[in-house]
Amino acid sequence: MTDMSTRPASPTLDEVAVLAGVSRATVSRVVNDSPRVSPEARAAVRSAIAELRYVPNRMARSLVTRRTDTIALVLNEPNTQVFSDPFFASIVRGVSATLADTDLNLVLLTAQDEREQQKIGRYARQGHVDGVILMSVHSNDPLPDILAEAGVPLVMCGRPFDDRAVAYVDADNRGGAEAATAHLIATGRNRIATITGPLDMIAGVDRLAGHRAALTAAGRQVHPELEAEGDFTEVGGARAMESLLARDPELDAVFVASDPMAVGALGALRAAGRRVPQDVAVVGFDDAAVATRCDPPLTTIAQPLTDMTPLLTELLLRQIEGVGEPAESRVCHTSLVRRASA
Amino acid sequence: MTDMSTRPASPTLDEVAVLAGVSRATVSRVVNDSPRVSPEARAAVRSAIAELRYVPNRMARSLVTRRTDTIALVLNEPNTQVFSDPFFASIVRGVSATLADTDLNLVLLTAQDEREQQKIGRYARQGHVDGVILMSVHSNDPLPDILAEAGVPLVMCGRPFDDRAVAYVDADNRGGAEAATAHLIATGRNRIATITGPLDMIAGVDRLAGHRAALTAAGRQVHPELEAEGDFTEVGGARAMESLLARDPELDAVFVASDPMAVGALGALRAAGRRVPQDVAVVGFDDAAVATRCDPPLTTIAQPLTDMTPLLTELLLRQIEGVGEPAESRVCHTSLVRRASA
DNA sequence: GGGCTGTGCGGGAGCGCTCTCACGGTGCAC
DNA sequence: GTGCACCGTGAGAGCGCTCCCGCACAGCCC
Repeated sequence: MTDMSTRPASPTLDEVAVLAGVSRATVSRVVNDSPRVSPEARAAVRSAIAELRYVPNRMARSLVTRRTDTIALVLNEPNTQVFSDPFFASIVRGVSATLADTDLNLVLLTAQDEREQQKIGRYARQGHVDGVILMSVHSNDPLPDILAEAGVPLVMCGRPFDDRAVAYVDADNRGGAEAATAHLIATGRNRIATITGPLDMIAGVDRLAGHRAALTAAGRQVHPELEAEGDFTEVGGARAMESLLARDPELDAVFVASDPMAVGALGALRAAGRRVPQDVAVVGFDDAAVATRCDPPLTTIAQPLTDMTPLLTELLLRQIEGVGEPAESRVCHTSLVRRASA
Repeated sequence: MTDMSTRPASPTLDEVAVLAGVSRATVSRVVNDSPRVSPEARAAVRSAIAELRYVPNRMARSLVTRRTDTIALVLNEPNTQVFSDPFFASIVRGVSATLADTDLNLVLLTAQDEREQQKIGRYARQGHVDGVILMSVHSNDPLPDILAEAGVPLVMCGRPFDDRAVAYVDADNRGGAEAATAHLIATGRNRIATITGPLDMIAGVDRLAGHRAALTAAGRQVHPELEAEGDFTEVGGARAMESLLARDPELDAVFVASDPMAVGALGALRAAGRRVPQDVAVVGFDDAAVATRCDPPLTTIAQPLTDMTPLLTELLLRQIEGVGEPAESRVCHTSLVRRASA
């Protein structure tokens, strides 16, 4: 009443019902595509809706259905740099596309710090969303607990740290990394370094584990001075490469745990006068678009994103529909893509 | 009732009221921090809330208040590459930070195509959000119309194409570009090219206009063959630079309408054997983090992001609060940042 | 023709919350 | 002592929707 003047008061079901000469219930049936409506009633309602430009009020609907038809993709990343990681962009795009021809909405939520994480937790608990896809989980992340406790359906993109009962979709990071380093070994490299991801992220940990496993399997030793921690950014990759070269100028190969970091490493190697792949072979991880564009094009481990994103939404939807089924998880295979850098 | 078993039925205001021995209204007052509650009642309610782990149902609240306390940041971009533009990341981070100590929530909505834009339009009209900040508007974008018509408070990041009555915050793109090219002229450059942004975006159009204005003001001629359209991405910048060099190998300066494109241009120039700034001077636009990291560091036009993001939210909030005040807009000053590239 | 099933439709309760209004109680001025 | 303002509180209406239930009517079988 008070703000009739400021905003066009949107018409309600009742008004549509009056105009169409039917009851509220019938309008509701038409709006929700119920089959038990006569063609005449349906037509009358349709034209009334068009005339009044009726748009259902989702809050009112949600209040009774306990559904909001929106799911949240939570991007949990303090480092803005990482926010522009092509991997994220791909996931967002993929999930969005998967949802495009459903009537589900997708919202992105970002958290830079603990305070914002708490805010997101509250947002989810208050019933704004039907479920959550959680990306970029760090080891000290409170969100999985908050959401699990609140009973919000949840799928994590990436294996959780502890082996908790939560649904997740992940690439076979360990296997991929193992294949990468095995490839370097098979092509005759001797001093194989690695630039890891952040070790408070499971992808960082698993890729390092895979790298070490490949060395061990080949009877090589694991040298701590040939391991440098990166942060999945290009700058971080360059810094890590410099530090590695300083520690062992004789290294002849490096497995880099993400393509953006590998691009940074390529730059650092060039700056240090090393030729790739002649002097130093480089293998990346992700098979991001940048891997084909850089010089030389990057040999890398492909993540099956086209499998992962539909799976992510599928597992979440199943959890939303399902009546307390146990959370299901999936690990997707990775594959070596050979280009010029190794 | 039906899903008592599947999800923990969250407690309602009534249950809290019963436990605290007060009425629903009093609980509501406590929850909403109304001052007119006795300390005893407040304490009783607080402890009942804690005991029951009560979380207010936002849908029910929104139904009566007509407020959702969430605003949407719409990222309207078909090109995934652009999605990872540092400029976007900065805006998202800035708006998010501005909102951090309010009780407003921020959701990001992305649209890759017209279908998704319509979906976002529907989402906003259905009352999910109190207002919208619209980024990356292209000339044929339906969203401003959809939202304006629905009466959803709206602030655009960037001037609208037609001079419609919509609030916006923009950098002085024209002035910035003019300063950039004026700087190239002042430092003795003769054949000054430009790599423009997409010309279906106002930032692209305005920066080109500023560039041309500077040439004209200095009595120079505008040469169409010295203008190449980019897409605000690094790859696009590199391609445009190559095409420019092919058209006029003698060019000695280039104003590039965004830093990521300028980085691409730098790469193309290096590949073509040109030294920067000796052979070709380069000025970028944005003053993104990458401008300080590239080789050579980029002379560029700084956008006052620290001014723009608070302004964006401020204008939107004023519109949400305000009773039909005319939409206000702001243009923020840009400044030349001199580094090594020009 | 009586009983039955099925179909289209409307009445009405109720989702969880806010907010207006009215009420009793207290404190103060006259 | 009366009048008045004011404060804390509760009852109740209602936000716009869904969905259960029951009614009227048609069509069918025996």
